[in-house]
Amino acid sequence: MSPSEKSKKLAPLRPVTNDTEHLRQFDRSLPMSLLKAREAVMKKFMPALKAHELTSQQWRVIRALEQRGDMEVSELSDVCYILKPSMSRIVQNLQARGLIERRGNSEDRRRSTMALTDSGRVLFEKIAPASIERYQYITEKFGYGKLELLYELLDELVATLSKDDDKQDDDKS
Amino acid sequence: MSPSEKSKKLAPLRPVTNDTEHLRQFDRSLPMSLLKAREAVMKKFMPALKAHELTSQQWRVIRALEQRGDMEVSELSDVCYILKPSMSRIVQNLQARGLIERRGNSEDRRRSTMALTDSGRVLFEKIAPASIERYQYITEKFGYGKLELLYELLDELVATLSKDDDKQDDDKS
DNA sequence: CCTAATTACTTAACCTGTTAACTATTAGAA
DNA sequence: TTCTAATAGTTAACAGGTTAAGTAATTAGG
Repeated sequence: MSPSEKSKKLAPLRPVTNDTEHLRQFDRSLPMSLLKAREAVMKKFMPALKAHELTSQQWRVIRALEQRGDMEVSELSDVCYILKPSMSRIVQNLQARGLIERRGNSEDRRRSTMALTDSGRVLFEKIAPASIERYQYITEKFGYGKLELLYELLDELVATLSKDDDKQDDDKS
Repeated sequence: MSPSEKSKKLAPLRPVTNDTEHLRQFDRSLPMSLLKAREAVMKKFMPALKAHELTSQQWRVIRALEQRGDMEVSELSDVCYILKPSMSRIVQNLQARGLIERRGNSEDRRRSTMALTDSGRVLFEKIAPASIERYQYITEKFGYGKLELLYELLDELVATLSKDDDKQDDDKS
């Protein structure tokens, strides 16, 4: 599935000249490592989702509506960490499948609130146990302490880097 | 840019019934945390790449060819951790832009080796300094020790989870 | 030698990420 | 009040992730 699965002999690093010596650190790529980890984790959840023709993002939306209750599209977008254009497509898809429904807001006709349908709730109940089980499995195999540490480091990394996004934004304005 | 940027008040968790009490842990999603971290990191590299109309994946390919030398598509796919169908599109794009070139293999005509062109090498030299600088910046801001720890945890997580992929595969066969 | 399986790679179809532009509606200022 | 700016959401266009199917060349078995 993933490219590294049938990983064979990789090309050796070329002998580096003085010129490119400082580039060796390139070999470790943080985005790539994060991506690999994400894929490895998602692979554990995928079977349960694929069995019901759901993507992980669609599942995230259903889960969010189940747990937090009805939400507007923008709110869903924030909560699920999915950009609005993507969310727009996702809710259309889920709505077409009868898993969620849209309720217009008479106060502000730009807004519309999404809600799980009964059928969506049934699907949630069908998938949730396997999802919980998979999560517990990962926690056990990897270790609770390490998992917490990982979460902390990731949060901290995001905090560190987005803090100076703000700084940049301030500079710009 | 990212949905959480203009993060306002999020919907509070609904009061949980006895039934769904065990679902609270859902609120922390490992894939989502990994994605957020990845996006935060990539945002740091994007400006330099976007200035030259490169995506991070395209840059990864160029970097790989510069550092490891000419490679076949499958090898590139492994090294860059990009699936072959994606790689197929990427090399076509880079080739069309004259940044890499394709050399047929006379021994085995299914294979073709990709190589950086002079123009590709020039582009690499133009972008690399900013990329290195960004990486060093992240290392400093986040802390070298924590960064190493993060890499270790990610590698370990992948190892833990893919180890039992194999087990599953064995069971299946 | 000839057919069947494998291998390297491409194409296709679908979904999401990302940026920009666009519509409709509401809020604000002159 | 009317004209402008902001807001909620959608659409469009392009790139990559993912799975499946397809093509061409090579290897292996009979």
